[in-house]
Amino acid sequence: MPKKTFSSLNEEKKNKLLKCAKEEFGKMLYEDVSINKIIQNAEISRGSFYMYFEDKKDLYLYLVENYKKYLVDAYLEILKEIDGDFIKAWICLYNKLIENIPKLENLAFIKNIYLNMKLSSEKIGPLKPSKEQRSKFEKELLTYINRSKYKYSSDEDLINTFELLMIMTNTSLARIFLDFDQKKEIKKYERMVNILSYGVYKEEFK
Amino acid sequence: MPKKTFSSLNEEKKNKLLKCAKEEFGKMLYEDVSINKIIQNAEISRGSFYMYFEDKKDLYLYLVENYKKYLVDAYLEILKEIDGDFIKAWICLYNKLIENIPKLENLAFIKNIYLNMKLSSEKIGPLKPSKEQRSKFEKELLTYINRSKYKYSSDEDLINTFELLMIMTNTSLARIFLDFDQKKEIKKYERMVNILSYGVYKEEFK
DNA sequence: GTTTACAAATGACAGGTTGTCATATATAAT
DNA sequence: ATTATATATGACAACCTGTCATTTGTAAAC
Repeated sequence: MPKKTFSSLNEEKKNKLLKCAKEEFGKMLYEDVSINKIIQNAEISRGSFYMYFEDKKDLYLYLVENYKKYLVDAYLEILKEIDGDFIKAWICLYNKLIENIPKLENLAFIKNIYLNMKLSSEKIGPLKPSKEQRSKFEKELLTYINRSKYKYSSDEDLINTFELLMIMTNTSLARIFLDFDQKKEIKKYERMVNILSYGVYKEEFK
Repeated sequence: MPKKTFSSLNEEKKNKLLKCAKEEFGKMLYEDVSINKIIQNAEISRGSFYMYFEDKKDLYLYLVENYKKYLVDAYLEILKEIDGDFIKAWICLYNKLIENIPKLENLAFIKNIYLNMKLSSEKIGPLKPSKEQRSKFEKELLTYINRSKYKYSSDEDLINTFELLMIMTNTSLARIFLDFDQKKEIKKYERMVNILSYGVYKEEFK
């Protein structure tokens, strides 16, 4: 989390720093970005940077936070629109995100968010809401989901399935950003969601 | 890939370097590991290191490669034993890996493999076999799978479902290594595999 | 056995990085 | 006008990486 010195900065200076940071994080992967370049471009002193942020990770997570929020909002919006089918909502969000790719002005940065994303997303670059946000988000999610459609409707199952879909979506988006064949990848994604929807096994015993 | 100078090194020197490297990669996350520490402990000169490997990534991927191979072999082994149910095979492998955790002497290193793993696993620290290995592995996989059990049995569907299960498994393992409640996490994993197995929706229209 | 060719090891070096801290400069409060 | 507090600065120590001219080792040819 940025230090309070940063929040009390005037908007202009704040935005300049954030813009320069996004530019750098868009140019190369997280590990290769240097704070030096950022402060140089943003024309602030070394000391000031450490007045504002703990370190590189602190800055990066702050930048990613905004995108996370955007996704969360977009997802819930769609979920409401399509009567609480939380699986369809993922497909819609996925398609919307892909549609928007050419329009993004910060494309390079968004792309690298996905390429930096770890499987253990708690550590760095998570799209998963942070723990505090999470329970709030989950609550909201659970009220919008229309449970009548699903075999299993416990809160736990729904949340877990939701998470699985999130991983599937992020993985597929990461691949698209890695210049995989986009059309193929989209087909694959939809096919996989379909398989998750209706199951893999023929018979229902176990 | 290590350079040929490395391969033609005597076993003792080779192993010392690899051991020291694993130690460092076990102590901290990929991005924080320094080549300096490794060569210092392994008592080789800076120049020699760059004679053996391209850079840090080159060394790391080489180390991970071994674990990948182990996993691939273990999976296929299990798959054969349980008559080609490739889903059950994942559950078995998962349980086997968790069982073995306390026995691992290179636990810290394995743990960090999972924590370093990216969603876009092509770039770094992939458990997915590399492209060349892949087709070979996929061929073998497809011959062992008993297709009669599944609704969908095209090669494509099977491979994609396989990949999805791999991501699920790795994610769950990463969480366990992140000190999530192990018992809870195992239950969750099994539940999710079950949901994938039999589907989410009640009715089969679309 | 000596010379020649090639392969491997070395560490100093240039040029980069980060985080800190004493100092200077604002801004607010008395 | 003076004091107190918050913010900005850049030099600094301590690291890092990748390279390269040079030394050392080894094998082949004479």
